[in-house]
Amino acid sequence: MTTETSTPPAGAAPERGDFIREIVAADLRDGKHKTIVTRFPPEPNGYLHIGHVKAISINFGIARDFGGRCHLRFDDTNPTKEEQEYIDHIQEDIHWLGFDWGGHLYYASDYFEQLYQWAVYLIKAGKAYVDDLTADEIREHRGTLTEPGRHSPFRDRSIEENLDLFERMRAGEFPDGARVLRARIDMSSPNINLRDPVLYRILHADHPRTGDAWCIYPMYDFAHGQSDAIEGITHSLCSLEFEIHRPLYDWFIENLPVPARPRQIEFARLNVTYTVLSKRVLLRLVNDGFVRGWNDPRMPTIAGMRRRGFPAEGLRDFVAGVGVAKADNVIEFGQLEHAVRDVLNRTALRRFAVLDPLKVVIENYPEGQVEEMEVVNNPEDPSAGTRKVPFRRELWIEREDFMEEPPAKFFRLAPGREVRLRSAYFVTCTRVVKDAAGEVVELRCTYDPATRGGDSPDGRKPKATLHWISAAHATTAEVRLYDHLFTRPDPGAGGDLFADLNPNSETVLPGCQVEPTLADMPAGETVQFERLGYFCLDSDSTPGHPVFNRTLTLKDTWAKLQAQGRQG
RNA sequence: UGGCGAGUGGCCUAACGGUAAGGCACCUGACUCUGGAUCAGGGGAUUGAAGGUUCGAAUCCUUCCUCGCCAGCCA
Repeated sequence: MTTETSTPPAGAAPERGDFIREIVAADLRDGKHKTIVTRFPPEPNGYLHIGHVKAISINFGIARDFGGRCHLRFDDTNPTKEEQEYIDHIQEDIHWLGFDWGGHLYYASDYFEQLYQWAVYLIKAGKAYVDDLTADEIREHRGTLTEPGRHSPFRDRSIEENLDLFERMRAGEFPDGARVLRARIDMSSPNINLRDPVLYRILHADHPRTGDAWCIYPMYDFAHGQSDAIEGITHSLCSLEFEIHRPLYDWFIENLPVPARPRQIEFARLNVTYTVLSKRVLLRLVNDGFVRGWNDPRMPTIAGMRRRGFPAEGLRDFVAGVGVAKADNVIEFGQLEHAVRDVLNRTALRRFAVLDPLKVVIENYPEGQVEEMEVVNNPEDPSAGTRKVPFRRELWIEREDFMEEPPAKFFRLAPGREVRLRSAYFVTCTRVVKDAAGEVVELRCTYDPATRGGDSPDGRKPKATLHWISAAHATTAEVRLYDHLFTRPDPGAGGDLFADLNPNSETVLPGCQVEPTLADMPAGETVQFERLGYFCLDSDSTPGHPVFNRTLTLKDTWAKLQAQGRQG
């Protein structure tokens, strides 16, 4: 091989990246591979979550950066847990995230016949045997972490008998659990994975891809490495828990006539505070109705975060920002929020919406008059232009933007105080109207006609600017506020994970007042409700009943001050 | 107690024997028609511990400590 052919393609990533990229770069530089091939291998037994976003970004990202390719391969070796629905949604989620496998879509089940032949190959070599022990007996024979295992009484069957039995397993002669095929390696290995691991089990179950063609299925350990070899995967990048399995994968590769030798490199999986990333748990949250589905906006799934309004770019930025290493880690949720806000601040259109409306009547504003105020769509992006927002005598403002007896650092509206209504006028509160219960129901204000547009000729600068909406022009909407699904940063650490579920993870506000155009907002777009946060239209919306999800709040200095005040 | 892996400010990550860097978070200040954004500045690490090698160690060696993973016919 010449130096030229071993040189990474133009645009290849710098060699000083994370430790995996350094290995890949070195392999390319040394000519070990001309091009690299990675793979993302999900089991279709649930939806993809933020942890998978990291795995996807690593596998697809490295392939892209080094001019190689990344396969999507479903590891569908357990038909009792896998479903077509998951296969479909996983593909949709990866595409939405912004990655593509370019036609390289595979299934471990594509290789079932080859895998079977390789199992026969091992039997013929005296390296695999059919075991009649029950699952419990196999467990007993396996030994413990500190004691070696014992040989199964069936370990020394003849090759002929093993061949016959394995064939009859495939033919469906035996019920589930009656027999398994095991590798014949070392029952006293300190690595338990090498103590004659099960290769095949009998499962009379319909497979989403192969239907009833098979009633024996390979274990993941027997399928994964060989599938990589078949596809010519050069770098098999996976999480740390498979590190201990690597000697077994290597054993298969060495003892089977496979066409290639993939190299497995492990990295630490992602953990996020206040979040659980266990498909088992997520499945239970869905099945037991703790959430409304895999795409519930509170779920850490790609589908959930998408519905919540997190942009794909924010998710990609987030995992890029946390890096790739081998040390266990727990990323603060705030880091995810930062990545999402960073994207949204640049891209989200600004809109007015009032979550908890308080009526304001501007007494000196002409009854029946309407003015179209010009409002900037995104101060971070002039090309987003402006829009017209109608202004009238009766408005809604946010209830929490008014205090009858304001504390020292409260800058917003109060009796006798002047504030700016964004892009409109300065108004001063002249009177507070209360109901019989003493509840504030309306504010009477005056406005200064000279401040049209939001600036005063005399240079007055109110300390606060409020968002507002014309009562006559507003559309009523439901807004759903979200908080962490779990109340503690380390859910389950107290012993009972489900006791840590946050009963207030969702708050529904039925009577919000929003700009009318928001009801026709395109799906998948997230906007900023000025001063409140980022929001997107939810799929639960119906004509005449728009529903918004709060994606995230804006950073809120005032809320922080209030929280500190409460504590001390 | 067996094997494998990992320990760097509150949370991540970098440093490839040459004197601890960056992001998030936090705290100031400036600016601001979003208490947002932006800008400027700041505090905070005897690199798990103890020895050793070296002119020099987060990096190399030794011992110890702590944490994670492995005893599915799950992946």
